[in-house]
Amino acid sequence: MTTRDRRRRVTIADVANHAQVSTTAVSKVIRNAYGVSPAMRDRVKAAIDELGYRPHAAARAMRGRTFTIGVMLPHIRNPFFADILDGLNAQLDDTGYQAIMIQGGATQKAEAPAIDALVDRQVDGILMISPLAPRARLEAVGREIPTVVLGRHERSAVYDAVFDDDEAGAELVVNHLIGLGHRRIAHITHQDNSTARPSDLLHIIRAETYERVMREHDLAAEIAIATTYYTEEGGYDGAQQLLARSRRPTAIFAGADQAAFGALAAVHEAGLAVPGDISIAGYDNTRLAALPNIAITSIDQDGAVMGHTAARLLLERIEGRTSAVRFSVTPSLVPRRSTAAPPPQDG
Amino acid sequence: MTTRDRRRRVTIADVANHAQVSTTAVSKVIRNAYGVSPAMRDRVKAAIDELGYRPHAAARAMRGRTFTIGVMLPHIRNPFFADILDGLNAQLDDTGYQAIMIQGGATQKAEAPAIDALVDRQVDGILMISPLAPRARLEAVGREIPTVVLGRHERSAVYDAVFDDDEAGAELVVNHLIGLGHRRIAHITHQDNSTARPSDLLHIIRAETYERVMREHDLAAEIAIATTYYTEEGGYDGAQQLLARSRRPTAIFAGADQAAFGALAAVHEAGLAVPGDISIAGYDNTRLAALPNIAITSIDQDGAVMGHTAARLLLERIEGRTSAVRFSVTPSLVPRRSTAAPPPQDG
DNA sequence: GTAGAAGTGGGTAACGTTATCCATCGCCTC
DNA sequence: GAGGCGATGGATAACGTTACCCACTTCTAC
Repeated sequence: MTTRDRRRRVTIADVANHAQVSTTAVSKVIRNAYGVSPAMRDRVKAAIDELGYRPHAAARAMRGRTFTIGVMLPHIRNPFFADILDGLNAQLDDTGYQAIMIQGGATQKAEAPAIDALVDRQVDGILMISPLAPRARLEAVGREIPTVVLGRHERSAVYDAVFDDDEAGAELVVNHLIGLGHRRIAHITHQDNSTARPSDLLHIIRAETYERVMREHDLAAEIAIATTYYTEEGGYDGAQQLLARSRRPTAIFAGADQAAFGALAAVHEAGLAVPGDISIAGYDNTRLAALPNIAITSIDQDGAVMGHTAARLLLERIEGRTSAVRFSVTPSLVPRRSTAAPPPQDG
Repeated sequence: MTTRDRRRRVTIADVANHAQVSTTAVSKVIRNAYGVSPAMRDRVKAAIDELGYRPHAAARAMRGRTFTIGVMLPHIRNPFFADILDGLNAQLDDTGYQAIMIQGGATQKAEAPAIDALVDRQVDGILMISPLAPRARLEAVGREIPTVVLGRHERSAVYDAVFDDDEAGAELVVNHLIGLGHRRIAHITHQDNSTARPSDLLHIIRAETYERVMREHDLAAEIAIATTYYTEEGGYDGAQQLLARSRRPTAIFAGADQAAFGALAAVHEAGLAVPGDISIAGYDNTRLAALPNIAITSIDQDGAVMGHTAARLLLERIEGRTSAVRFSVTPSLVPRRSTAAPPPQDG
């Protein structure tokens, strides 16, 4: 049996022909719509199976739903996003919805077309993970398509927010380090070119909380921030900057595990021991942070719960909910071997 | 200015009206099609800018292209895929094509609907990263849509293949360990339920090469394979199995860095030192393998080159190439601190 | 027994775009 | 000056699906 190149797809009309009913009837069966008898349903379903029919998503997009959830994430390299995705996909399983992902990148300029791409592809719902776009843009998207924003704290009437209580998390870290006896605690934060309101962005919240807690403990003079990126390279560069200071810190709080990994590398390279000379703490409690060789103290925010909640909220919105919801997870400290009391002479 | 809910998208007809031309003319300008004067082009472009028009991808899909490349990847947690994606996206930049990703998961059963989802969304090209699907299925997809398969070795007339020379890579690792003096070298491989021809799957090739090289060095009696998964958990479990053997291995070759990370954890937990008691090697040379705390000997296969080549091949196919291409990258060994001579009594 | 309701099936017009024609206008050539 | 040709712009029919209606039948209630 030679297959002819690019044979035509099986369409709803083929199914209708084969089952000797109207295309309308077939469409109704597919959508579980009202107005089909059980007999009709069985008949059409049989025809669908026989012909191996699958709805053409692009055609559906013209009139109805695409059964697609679009996920915009900055970059797939961050393993924390994998946790979120797992939660999302688990919740979407068996709903008929499929999640597609698109990378937004590190700049607003790169992110904008990625968001457009999802909108243009007519997804039924959008999950934006730590977007850089200004709030007005998110609201514009949210007005057009059900939207959930993950990782930003702002209130909006048109989209839902899922986030971690970053203030509580950062507080946990800094208090943990101070409790161990550290005074010269430095912070590595993330540089963005976002035009969002700073207080809505998680890295700003973490950094500001760090500063606030330091001040509250009369450590304002010890505040030291390296502004690089929440990436391995960023953590590496940031730690190098901090280590080069005349008053070397005894502890580094990296705003994300990824950055903490890089910081770890830089500290080692400088010939210093962790936690003997310098303590290091991260954020996100990614699985790698738990590896015995790394064993970085971190903040756990349940990514799976965040992802699964985001999916649930999206489905609710698709079903018609219009009120806005904010969902926040409470972080917890996971102490590991990377943090300990500072060396005696520095205490 | 109160915005009305869900206002209508700007369509090609709106642009045509605004520019006082036909929709056909607008379409031609968008597609850079033949038959438009420079004056017409400018006029239409001005209207497009003024109205902020963007083509509706779903509508385009009904007739022409979607300017979308679909990427199926097993799971985003594997950082090696991030390298591939970086290469792909860099190549796609400024071509007007957007890459969307979808997770295929760890089983054929989960992967099938993911592949369907891309086909149904009418993407212009598909990149499948280490798919589990049987070859016939890949060919069926390839006949319908330009396809590149990354990570499998099979020859096909309808799709292109991009892969690493896994045989050479595995040989490098095993020879490296033997050269250090190891004899009891174990391997951690990946379990799949794929119905693909085994010799086409990279983990099978790595495992078989391991066995072959062992036999070639008269070490057939020392062959020990743990079949778990190319994940952190898999590496952890696999290493535990191997450590529990009466004849404990002095070296473990994990088929992927992810698994090597888990193996590292298991070895540490067992109170053994790396490389003092046991050497560990991985595969993929992910960035994390280079972290000083991990420093795992690994095999470098240039993911960025693979991704960028995959993109190039897809674009060529979309432009009409029908001949099949195979592209293979040559791997290289990156020795790090995790491998050394075996302890004296075990040599 | 009849009016109305409920249940069931189908016809049809969109949705936004593009491919395929077709028509017109200059201009060139002999 | 007629014939032809390239350049340009537009009309129109799809693409596969669904929402909205309408028509018909069979119940139910009085």
